[in-house]
Amino acid sequence: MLITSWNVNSVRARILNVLDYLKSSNTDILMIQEIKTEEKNFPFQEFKNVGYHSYVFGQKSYNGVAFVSKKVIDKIDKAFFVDEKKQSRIIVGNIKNKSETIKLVNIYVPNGNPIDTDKYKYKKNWLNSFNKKIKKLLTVNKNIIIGGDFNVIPNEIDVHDSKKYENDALFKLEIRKKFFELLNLGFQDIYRYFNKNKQEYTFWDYTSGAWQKNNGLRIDHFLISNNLLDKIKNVNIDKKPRSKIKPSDHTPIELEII
DNA sequence: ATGGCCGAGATCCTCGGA
Repeated sequence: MLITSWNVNSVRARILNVLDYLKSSNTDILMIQEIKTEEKNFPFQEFKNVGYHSYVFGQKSYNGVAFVSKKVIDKIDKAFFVDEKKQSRIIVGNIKNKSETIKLVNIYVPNGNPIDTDKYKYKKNWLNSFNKKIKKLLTVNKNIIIGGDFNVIPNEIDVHDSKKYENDALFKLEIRKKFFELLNLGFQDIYRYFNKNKQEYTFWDYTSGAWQKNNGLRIDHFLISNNLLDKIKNVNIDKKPRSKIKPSDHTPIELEII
């Protein structure tokens, strides 16, 4: 089974690229972020036409997350915890893999810039609430996959120029600590688990020729609960979608489960 | 040495993203 996470930066502006990706990857479950639309304007039909169900937690203009899936996803939860700003940033559901049930968590963590503002506090609070809730979930469910746009650069290796990002909300030590805290609950950053020294990115800014210069960031992640580790066959960052016409600024990360 | 983009939604600009 193939599961993909991708921040598409507007599902309506990106519909052709997303359909292209579904066709070429044949992924089973696509977790998307920043759909930038309300549920009523989501392209359900376009996905249905190619064999995918959609489960949508939308918002007008900003944010929004969804599952686009060949398989049925049960127990959809759009209120995993209380978001102080009532933004649509997390959707959770259950999938079956053989006889096992896996809790799938699709997140779009707040950006948090600039750091001297309320936006930064919101990011910290959001991560605190999220970690607390995951800790609780782990006591009743050992099979958890968290995927999405974390807006966290875990380490120096995950950014083209770490010096530039010292005071950025994506790389502030205080924020990275929240990410490590989450890992310490019993997860692996599965890309890094399989690739100890590899330097790959999932995001390249639209400005400054960042893509051409490979000035990227690794901020889209899959976290796998330790109980599921031996089921993960592979993880891959697919750079092709970032090279296409009218791309998202992020590219998909793919997870292969046996 | 600096800054260069893009999408949504409402106007001909602002906000938000990272």
